[in-house]
Amino acid sequence: MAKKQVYDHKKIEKKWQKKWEASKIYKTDDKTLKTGQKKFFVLDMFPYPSGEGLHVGHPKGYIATDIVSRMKRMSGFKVLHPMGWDAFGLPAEQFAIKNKTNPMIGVKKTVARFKKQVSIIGLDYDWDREINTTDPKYYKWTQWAFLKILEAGLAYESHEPINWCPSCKTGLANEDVEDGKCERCATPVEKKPLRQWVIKITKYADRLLNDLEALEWPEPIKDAQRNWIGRSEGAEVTFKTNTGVDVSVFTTRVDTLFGVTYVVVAPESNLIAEFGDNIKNKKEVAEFIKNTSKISDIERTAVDKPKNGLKLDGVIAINPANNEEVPVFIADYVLANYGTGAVMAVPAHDTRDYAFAKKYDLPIREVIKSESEIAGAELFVDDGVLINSSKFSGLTSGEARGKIAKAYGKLVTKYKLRDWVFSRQRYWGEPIPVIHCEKCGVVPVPYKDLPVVLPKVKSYEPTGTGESPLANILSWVNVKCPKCKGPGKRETNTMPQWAGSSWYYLRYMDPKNDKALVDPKKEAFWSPVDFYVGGAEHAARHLIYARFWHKFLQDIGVVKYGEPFKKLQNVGLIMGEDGRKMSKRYGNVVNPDTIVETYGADTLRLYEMFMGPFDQEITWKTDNIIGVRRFLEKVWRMHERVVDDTKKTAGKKSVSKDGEGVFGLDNATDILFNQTIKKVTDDIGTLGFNTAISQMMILVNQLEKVEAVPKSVYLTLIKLLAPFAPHATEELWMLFGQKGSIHTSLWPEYDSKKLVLNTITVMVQVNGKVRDQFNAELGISKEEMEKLALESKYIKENFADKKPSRIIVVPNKIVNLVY
RNA sequence: GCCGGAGUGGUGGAAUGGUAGACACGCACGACUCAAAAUCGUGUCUCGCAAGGGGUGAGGGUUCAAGUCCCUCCUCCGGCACCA
Repeated sequence: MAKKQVYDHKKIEKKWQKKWEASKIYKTDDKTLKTGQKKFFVLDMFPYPSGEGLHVGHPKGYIATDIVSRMKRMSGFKVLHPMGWDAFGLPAEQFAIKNKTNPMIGVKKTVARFKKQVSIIGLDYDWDREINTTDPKYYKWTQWAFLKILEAGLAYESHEPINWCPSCKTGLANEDVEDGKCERCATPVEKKPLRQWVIKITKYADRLLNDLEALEWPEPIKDAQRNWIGRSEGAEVTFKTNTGVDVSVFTTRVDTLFGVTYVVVAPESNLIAEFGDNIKNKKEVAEFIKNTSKISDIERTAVDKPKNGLKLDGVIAINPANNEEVPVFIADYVLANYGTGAVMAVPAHDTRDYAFAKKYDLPIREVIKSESEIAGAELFVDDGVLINSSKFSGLTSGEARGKIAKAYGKLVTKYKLRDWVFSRQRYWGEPIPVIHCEKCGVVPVPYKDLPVVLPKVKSYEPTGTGESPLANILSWVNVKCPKCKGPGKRETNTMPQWAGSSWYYLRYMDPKNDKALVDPKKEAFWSPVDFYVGGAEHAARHLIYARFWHKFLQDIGVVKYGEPFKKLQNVGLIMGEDGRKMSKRYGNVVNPDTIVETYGADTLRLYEMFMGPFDQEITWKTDNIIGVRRFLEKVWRMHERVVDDTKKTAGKKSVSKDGEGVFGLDNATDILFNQTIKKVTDDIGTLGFNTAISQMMILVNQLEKVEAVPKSVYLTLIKLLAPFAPHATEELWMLFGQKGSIHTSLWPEYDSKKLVLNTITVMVQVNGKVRDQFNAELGISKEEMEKLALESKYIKENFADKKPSRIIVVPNKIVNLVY
């Protein structure tokens, strides 16, 4: 029996954190990577180390991956569980502007602080693999990948108007705009024509969509991505015009082609210029276009906004289906950057066209009839049967779509996904490694000259002119063209924050490699990430960009698999006690340091996992922490009642014995013990941490009733608990003189013959309601169960003279008598 | 508007279609104590003294049996949104 020891979390936790660090027990050794060896790559979405520090919500995901990683390690897997920093981006830049210091310094400070806060929680990261996206040795490979993308013809310069945040003074990708506002600062986004680098992510739309199928991701995330990619099947139909310029329209309802009463083009469309002098009311048209461009996207896309338009006098389009002449409008409800930027309007069968037609008093022609014959309404948007459609009349919408498309146009697929606007007019990002030469045009920086290091500047302020602050450092900007050696200028735009995070998981496999992005052997061993944990807010950005980047790397042979993250799990947010998001602004922030100080890291870890389902948003309640702390103390104190059952010594007896002179658990407790091993093992696999912990609580409560706890049982219990509470269990492990660390010991196995009690309780139901019960031996026959049910007290007293019309017997569980 | 997800005690939450409320917080009472804290024990969905009845957002349905499956709603949360 071990000596009495007091549970002093402060002493224990500091002590073991130091020891683990010194002995590097969590280091992932990759000197021997054998194919076929069991591996597990568990990854957290790496954080942006902000100056604000952590609140208790941040480590929730890290604790979960830590538990999984520890359990996998104990189960004989080679585990990779790394951490790093996604440190480019606005907050560090703003810090730099305010303090007039290089952002690198601010980043160093915040990383150090962040790391300290994380380390007191006792996470098992292999810090030898720490990465930082702002390290030139790292972004060398971000730039390398960009050059490969450029080489493959997937990056291009564009002058199309893009989303511009007037406050951040930079262009934004479509993904960075929320509700027409800048995702960072909530300033309404404007459209601004600006030279920018764009990546053809749309070329991968199909693969990004189809490959979702095989991923073990939460369905809502997959749906969000499907939604974002927005594949839609339709037809393209060309309307000839009297101007000689053709107008192509995209429609998903080509079955309504005979109902077209006008055509609409987007105000930004090039078609307007192409029509030229054919437009008789040019002045008004120019005016209209000017007014439309002035209003922001939020106003323009507001729900129920009245649709504004203007007829292009002098332009007539011809419906290829019936050669009818229809007027052409420009209107703000048609978007230039979707489909063809022009639509055929069928007011009888489209809500928007209907509203527009009503407003401008345009004809409405019915060509689809409801199959269920309720009709009568002027507007009918569902599929039905064609009428007034010449030889196609009588067909259903579905039949007609293929036939009409074939006759007058072609079937096409369109996506909502836009190409990725990849340049930012800011300082703190990876320089885009190209040189502009008057003679040779865009020339990539030779691979041997990578990385293009971000130079130091005096002012980090964005210029607002559409140029990055880098443009002012002439000594950096002016270089020789690598091709013709003539005068050239460096690209001064930088990459978006999403660049560095699009491939970082690969770097963890081989963090110090200077010769390649990743060693193919290491990549082959570790890929894909087995388990990825992070916030759901990345559904339509990071997770799309990373999948795209990965697929590109696959295409050029850098990686083997087509998808980076096999299994994904979202962390549910921890809300403040007032039910709002934890934020300094609301004064509801709980700091993990103070919780660790008062209750200990093990308690914090247990609490965050016990709060509720892992992926669910949940409210923090400091008052509730005491429950898991009590549990931990019970486990701790239990060590005083442990008897060595490994030797047959006399001493304290357990309440019941399994055999002569051998201390053991009574049958019921033994079964509970085996059930617990199974449940904890299974639940960690499915992230059911809350139920895993409650199962251990049930076992501990039961063992409280036992006079003496066998040592083998106790050691198993603390092994099960070790991933959750690594410090206390390590101390107890040592207290019992066990060799090595508990965290490198073998994960317990259960005895599958000891999962069910021999004695069962059978419920007697009448018409599905529980009325009585009886005990029986496990494996009792159906006939016997039926007989015992009919003999039960309740049935005898209430249904003695009646015969049930039906009897349902669920083996070992229930007899339901139907009267 | 479209696409997802969720509604269970005072609270956080458990429940392969098969005993609803495990586990935990809180609360009440009791034990220990001069006393308090800590700890332990008992109770705690609801109506009822009890026997018994009712009960998982609302209403229908399927089933021997529904928190769980289906339909129609309501509320909340997340994503997308004049996407043709």
